Amino acid sequence: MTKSEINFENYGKIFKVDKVHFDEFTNLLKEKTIQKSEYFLEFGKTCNHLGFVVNGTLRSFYISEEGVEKSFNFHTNNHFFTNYESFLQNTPSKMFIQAVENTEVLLLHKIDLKKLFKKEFYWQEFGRIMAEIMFLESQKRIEDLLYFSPEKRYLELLEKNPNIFQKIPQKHIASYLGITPQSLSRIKKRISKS
Amino acid sequence: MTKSEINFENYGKIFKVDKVHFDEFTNLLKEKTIQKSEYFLEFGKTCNHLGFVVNGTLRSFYISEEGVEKSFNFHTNNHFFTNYESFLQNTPSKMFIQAVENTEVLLLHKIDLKKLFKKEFYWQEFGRIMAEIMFLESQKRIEDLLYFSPEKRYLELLEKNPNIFQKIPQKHIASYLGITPQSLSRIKKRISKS
DNA sequence: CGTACCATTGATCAGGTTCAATGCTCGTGG
DNA sequence: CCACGAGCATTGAACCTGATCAATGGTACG
Repeated sequence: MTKSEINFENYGKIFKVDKVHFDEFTNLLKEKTIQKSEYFLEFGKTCNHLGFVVNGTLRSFYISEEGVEKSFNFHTNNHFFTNYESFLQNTPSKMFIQAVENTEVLLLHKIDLKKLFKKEFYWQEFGRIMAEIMFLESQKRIEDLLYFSPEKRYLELLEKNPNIFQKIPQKHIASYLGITPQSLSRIKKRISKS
Repeated sequence: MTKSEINFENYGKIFKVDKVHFDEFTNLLKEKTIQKSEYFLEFGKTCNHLGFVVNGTLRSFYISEEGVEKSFNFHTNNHFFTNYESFLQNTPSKMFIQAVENTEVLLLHKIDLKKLFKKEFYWQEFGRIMAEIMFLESQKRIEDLLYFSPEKRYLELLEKNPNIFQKIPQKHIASYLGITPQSLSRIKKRISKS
C-alpha cells in the first residue's frame, strides 16, 4: 500500500471525510511502518499523533502496579487509534501502544489536526462527530463489562472480531476481557465441550 | 433556584461556556422540576433534550431480558445528562432516566443545540470538547471495570461520591457496580470488619 | 395496622483466581 | 541441523468471591 492508493473512493467513508476535504486531509498524513514489537507510544511520553491502521495490528496496554500487562484495546485495519487521554490533554501517557505485527500506519500530527480545527467549520464538526462516535463505542463497552460474563464477552469477541485470535497471544486477549489467561483457557475448553 | 440565579459567575465554568456566549446559552435553557419517580426519558421514546441537574438526582437504567433493572449511571448536581445514544442518533431509547428525588433541571432541546452548532464556530468547538470530555470519562470507567474488583469499585465510589449513598437505594448502587444487592451487602459487611 | 419493598443473612453453587507443574512451540546458537 | 531454552497454553488443586434461592427482619407509606 502506498499513499497514492489512499483515495477518496476507498477511504472517504472510512475517514468520514467528504470529497471536498479529502485531499486536504490526506496531505497531512505521513506513512510509516511500525515493525513488530516496536512502540507507537511508550509510557511517560506524550502522544502527538493520531494514527490510522492501513494494514496490521497494534495493541494498547498498561502495566499494573504488580507489573502485569493489562491490554486495553486492539487496533486493526481501517481504524483510527491513539492514546486519546495523552493526545487530547497533552499529558504523559500511562499506556503503551505496540505493534503486534509489522503494521502500516498513517500518522496525523496533533498540531496539524489542531490547525484543521482552527481553520474551518467543517473540521471542527468532523472532530465533534469523531469524538461522539468514540464516546458511544466506549459506552457499549461499559455495558458489556457491567452486564455480561467473561464467557459471553469472549463469545462476542469471537463473533465480531475473530481475526484477532490469529494474531494476538491469548494472554493479551484474556486481559482485554478482564480475566486471567488460565480462565480464558478454561472458558475455551468449556465451550468446546458444549 | 430560579433561572435568574444561573449566572456566569457561578455557572460559566460548570457549563464550560465563556462570558461572551453565556447568555446565548442560558436563553435556550428551560427550567423544569422532575418529581420523584417521574421519568425524564422512557424506553422506546427518542431523547430530545440535553439535561443539566441544578439540584437533585436522577438515575439511568436498563431493564434486562430477565426483567431486572440495571443501573447505568447516576446524575447529580451540576452535571449534564441525557441518553446520548438516543439523543445523538435520533433513535428510540433503550434506557429509562428517572428522578430519584424531586429534581430541578435545565433542559436544552436538541434542535436548539443543533442550531448553535450550525451557527458559530465557537459552539461547534464547544460540542467537540464536550464530546471529548465525555469520551475520556467513559474510558476511565472501562479501566475501572476491567481492572478492579467490585469491592474496590465500591470503595472508590464511597470515596468519590459518598452523597449518593444517602439518596439511592442500595440495589441500584449494586447494579451500577455490576453486582447483586446481596453481594453488595456482604462487601459492606466484610469491609466493616476490617 | 398492615402491606409491600428493601436489606440482610444463610446455604449452596458456579465461575474466576492463584499457585504450581507440565507440555508445546518457536527461535536461536552451538 | 539439531538441541536447548524461553515463553506461552494448558491443566490440576485449593481457594475465594460473587450468584442464586430462600427466609427473615426492618421500615416507610398508605
